[in-house]
Amino acid sequence: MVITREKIDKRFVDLFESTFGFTREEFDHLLTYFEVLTLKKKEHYFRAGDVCRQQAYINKGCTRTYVLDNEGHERILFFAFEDWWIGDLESYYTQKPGVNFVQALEDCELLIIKRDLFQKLALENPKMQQWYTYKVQRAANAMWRRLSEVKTESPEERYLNMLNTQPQVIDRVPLQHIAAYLNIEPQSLSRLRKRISKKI
Amino acid sequence: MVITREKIDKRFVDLFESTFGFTREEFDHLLTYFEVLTLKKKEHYFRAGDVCRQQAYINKGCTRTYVLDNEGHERILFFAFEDWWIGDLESYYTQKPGVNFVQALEDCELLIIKRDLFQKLALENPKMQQWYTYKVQRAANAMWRRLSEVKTESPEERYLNMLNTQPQVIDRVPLQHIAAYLNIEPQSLSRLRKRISKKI
DNA sequence: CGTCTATTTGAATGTACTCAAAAGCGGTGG
DNA sequence: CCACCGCTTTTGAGTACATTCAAATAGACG
Repeated sequence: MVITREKIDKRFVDLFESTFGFTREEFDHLLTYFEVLTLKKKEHYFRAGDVCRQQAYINKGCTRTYVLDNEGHERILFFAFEDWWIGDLESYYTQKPGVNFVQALEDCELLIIKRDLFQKLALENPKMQQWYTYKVQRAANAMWRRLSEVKTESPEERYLNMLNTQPQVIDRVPLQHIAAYLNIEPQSLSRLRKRISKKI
Repeated sequence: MVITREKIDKRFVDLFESTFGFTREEFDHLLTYFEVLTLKKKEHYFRAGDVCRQQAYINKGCTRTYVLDNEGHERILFFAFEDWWIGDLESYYTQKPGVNFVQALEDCELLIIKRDLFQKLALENPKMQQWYTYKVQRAANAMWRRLSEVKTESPEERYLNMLNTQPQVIDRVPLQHIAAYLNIEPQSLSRLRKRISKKI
């Protein structure tokens, strides 16, 4: 499937053209290296044990990234929506098996670029390398903030913050997964919601 | 104070020379741009609200990086020892005020390089830029793993893992700070230790 | 040696968990 | 279009475990 400028999220175009100064020609050329990957709801994009060999941009849909604890419970690290990049960052860098799972929560359309292709392009165009550093830096910042949140806020506080800052999570993600994200049982989240609705 | 090759942690030299292919001359030249900063025990290297304008390598000593929760409790994100880099990564990148505190737990000797100086060097020598990407990538990986740990392991499991993988934490860090790292009260960690010692 | 802080121990409390079951909802096939 | 099935969410009751408050002991530092 051919990817055209019109079919993709405007933010994707802007990131390359406005933020990293790709010319229109450079960007259109870059686009030819991307492929479209569609996922059905509940399908996995990545599983622990896989080696991550590509970068993936969510053009449409949403996913959850989770790990398993010792009892086999799924613990969700984050949800990703349109204009996010997903995958296993460490596995991509080291080319060793990853530890995360990434699963579609809705039907998804991803734009992917293979690692070896990307590395070739990065040699030709230093803007690609800058863009990668930027992406890693952003991921590091996001993980850092997430860790701070988990350590400083109660599940209730984190839920209320989510209501304000990421309402799409509440709209698009089922309760059980939000509970796994907050590290509480679904029953507890149900009671928490009831408590909150009474206050309003 | 002049920094000589002999005075610094061997791992520092190896990272630049073996991993990033600096020649002896390149490395010795780079060294002239670093400064030594010493911290007394309990002194802060960085405070929330500061802008991070330099990178710092721990040549000797250890630190804790923490944030404050809504009640003003100090929540420790991680401890850092010899051969770690400390600071506020996001603030360094964005040059906006940071949210972390970094405090010396022992008398420390840090090797620091100013941000503007580093950026000038990175333009001259692409290996510097590679090294920065590597450092950010490592930080992202570390944060990701830390987040996974916090989400999948109980305080007791995390304590036992620490015994195996980072015994220096138990040796060098007082109980109250380990408790703040595990997100439990000092009393609970004291009881936890008692429980564990009975099992052995 | 004395003071201040860190750690340990005890008892009571509260909150989220577990187990269990009912109600609600969505999707599928007749 | 409706009925059924499976999965999700809600509700209830009892339990376990970390927390809180309080006090004693131990340890560090001048």
